[in-house]
Amino acid sequence: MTVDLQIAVATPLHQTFTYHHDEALTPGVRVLVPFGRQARTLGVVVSAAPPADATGPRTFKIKYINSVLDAEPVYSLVLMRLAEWLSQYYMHPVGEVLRAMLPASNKKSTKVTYELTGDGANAPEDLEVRPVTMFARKSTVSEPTLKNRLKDHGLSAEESGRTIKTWLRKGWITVARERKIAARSAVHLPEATVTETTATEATITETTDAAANAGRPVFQNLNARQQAAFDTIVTRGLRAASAADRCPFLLFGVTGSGKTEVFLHTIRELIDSSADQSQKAQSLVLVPEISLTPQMTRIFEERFPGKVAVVHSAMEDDERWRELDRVRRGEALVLIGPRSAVFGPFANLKLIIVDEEHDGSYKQGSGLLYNARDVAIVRAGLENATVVLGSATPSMESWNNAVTGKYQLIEMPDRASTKPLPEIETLPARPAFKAISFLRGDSGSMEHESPFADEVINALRENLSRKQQSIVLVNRRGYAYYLMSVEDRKAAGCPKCSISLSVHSKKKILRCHYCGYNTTVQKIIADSPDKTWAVVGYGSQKAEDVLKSKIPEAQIARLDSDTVLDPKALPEILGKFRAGEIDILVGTQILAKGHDFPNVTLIAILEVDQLLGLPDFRGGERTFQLLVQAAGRSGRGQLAGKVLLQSMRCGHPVVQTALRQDFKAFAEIELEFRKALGYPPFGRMIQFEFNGSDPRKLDQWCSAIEDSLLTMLESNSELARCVRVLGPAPAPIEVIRGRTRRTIMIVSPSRPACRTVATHLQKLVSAPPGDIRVKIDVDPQSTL
DNA sequence: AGCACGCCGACT
DNA sequence: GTCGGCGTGCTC
Repeated sequence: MTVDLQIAVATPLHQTFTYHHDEALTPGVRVLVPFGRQARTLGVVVSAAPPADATGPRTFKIKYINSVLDAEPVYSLVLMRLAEWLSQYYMHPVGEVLRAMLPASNKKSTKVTYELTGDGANAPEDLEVRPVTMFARKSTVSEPTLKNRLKDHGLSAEESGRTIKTWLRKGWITVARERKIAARSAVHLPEATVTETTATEATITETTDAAANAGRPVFQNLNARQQAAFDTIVTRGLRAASAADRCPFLLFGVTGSGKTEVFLHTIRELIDSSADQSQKAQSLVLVPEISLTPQMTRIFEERFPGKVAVVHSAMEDDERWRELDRVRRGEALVLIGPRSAVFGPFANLKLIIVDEEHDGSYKQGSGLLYNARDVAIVRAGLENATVVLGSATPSMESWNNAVTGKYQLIEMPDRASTKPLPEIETLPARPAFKAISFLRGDSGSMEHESPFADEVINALRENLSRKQQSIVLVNRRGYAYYLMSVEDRKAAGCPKCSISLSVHSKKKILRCHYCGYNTTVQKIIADSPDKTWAVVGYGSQKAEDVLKSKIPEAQIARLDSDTVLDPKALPEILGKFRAGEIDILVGTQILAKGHDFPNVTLIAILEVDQLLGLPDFRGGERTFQLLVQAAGRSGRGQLAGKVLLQSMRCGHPVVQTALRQDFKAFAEIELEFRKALGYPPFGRMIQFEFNGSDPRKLDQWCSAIEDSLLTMLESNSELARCVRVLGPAPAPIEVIRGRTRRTIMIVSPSRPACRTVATHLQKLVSAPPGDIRVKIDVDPQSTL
């Protein structure tokens, strides 16, 4: 018997493919198929093929499936339906959607690394380029890095290739190819079944450990507000008579109101009341950037020993698969993870909690641009599960849904303890623009003036003398510092991206944050002998240095995206801070999120003006969130907290409402503004980005696209009336990695109208010429 | 996206 | 000669 199947393959093409096989397969089963020039590539069974198209003879030959990878589908029926929804809604090819839903793993790639040999290290010194210098003290280097370094030494791409070959031949370097085959995850699955015994053993030891240490896990009693919230979620969510009676909950509780405890009780209730004890109900807890909030997972593990699976971004694939397999087998009843956990392989999912639902990290930034919070809502619908969105500063989207009754609002307006919220005090800031040291030749100190108001320094000193801890928040965006030439007032920029290079002062290195391009201050100076360069702006690094000189008696540490690059640094610094070994912690926004430091009583926020001033409709929302979340970090223990805000816009309504911690007042103003300008949640937005290496060809094509789009709109006056088409316009960062970017934004108060135009545009751009690529962002996070 | 085919310019 | 870079086109 031969059957035809529809197979989704990870390709940018918006279609599935027909294959022969000798037996029917369940949707969600992965297979290896010959595809184009590829002998075997990963595919997923989507359905039995529809009857042959009557529109004409087939132009292609149907091939046979190579092999079947799974006995049981890896994608449940719900996940397959979710994939279909994702593909439609986010206008992304199904094959790629399905790939994005599993942990990395099945990406096919060969990683090539070179290793320096002893002979290579001693290679003759009169060479144009010596192997040793290219390896920069390390013994191995990846192929792209090596080629880049050779390029930086003035070799063409071709010469680089040849050089590497010559070195190989002379035995100066050796090659290692690490193959990641397509079926990596397939190989893993049977293994998972084998490891099952070990997993169970681990569970047993964990349980006995917990039993020996603390006896039964302790659940705090709920206060009246928490109890009311819990009751509502249970009666109108978990025990709702039908899916129609169940709507998402928005749990709006101020910082410290004890939302987590409500979540914990709800999960316990769900587990205890599971009708079928053999297949207990499972819960999903989505958290932003989990590696940053280890205490959150610890609490869950304590309360549900052996029943919690955790995934996070710093994990190895194997580890991630192992955790997900525990969920798949029903052994783990709770999965905690960042956005990708929304695709977890649950057998019986009954509850989804989205903690800090407003958090920007729920939106995926590349590839399939989904928002896990929105996917959670859809998945809950498909699973017939309850969703609870929790936040102290809800997103305007969710808040509006609550206001209009689409979501059920649950409020927890009081802190669980009787402590008042910290007071926020504002200080007028001095103008931030302070060009500082001038560099000539290779000398040049990098002195800066203090970015701190005296009051801030004094408050920090005072707090130190009381032996209490402080946090200093520096808004990184716009504050990385850079080199500016005095003569033409232009910043030293990245050769491949239209953006200035940031200076990292310790080593006088300049780096592009978009493509990773590196150079040194010395090189820039040497390459432009006629110019005088000044270092402008300040960053968290400088703030740290200044603080160290002003308050030498304090232990000061810094935490920002640079430090966080090292996965070990974060827990270490946070641990030291919690242990009281650090007095003042300087850092970026990550410090404002979710941490619990009982001895922190002072938060100084350097400036929010940059964030507020961005040409981005979410600027106000982000600022308000930052201020309120930051304030929530202060005074969590026995001591009262205080927040100092240094800003040039103390009178701004966003700052004012944040000072009073008055979310509702803020939301009212903000929603009015959004409505007036047609921004979300009132306007739907879909953004198209086109990028290509040749700006002229790109522009030509863009205007052709624009013309056909406008023609289409002219012929449909109803659409034209309610849909705005903005662009084509240069993207805010016009060039990245040598590719010029243009955007077209489609905005409309009507979602269907927006989609109609977007779908039309998508068809128009389905076959771009040359190397032009198209990216579609549905519900973009910002207009930036 | 991958991947092969095919064309073009420097080294054994 | 031929190897490697790199543009082009196709995928059931």
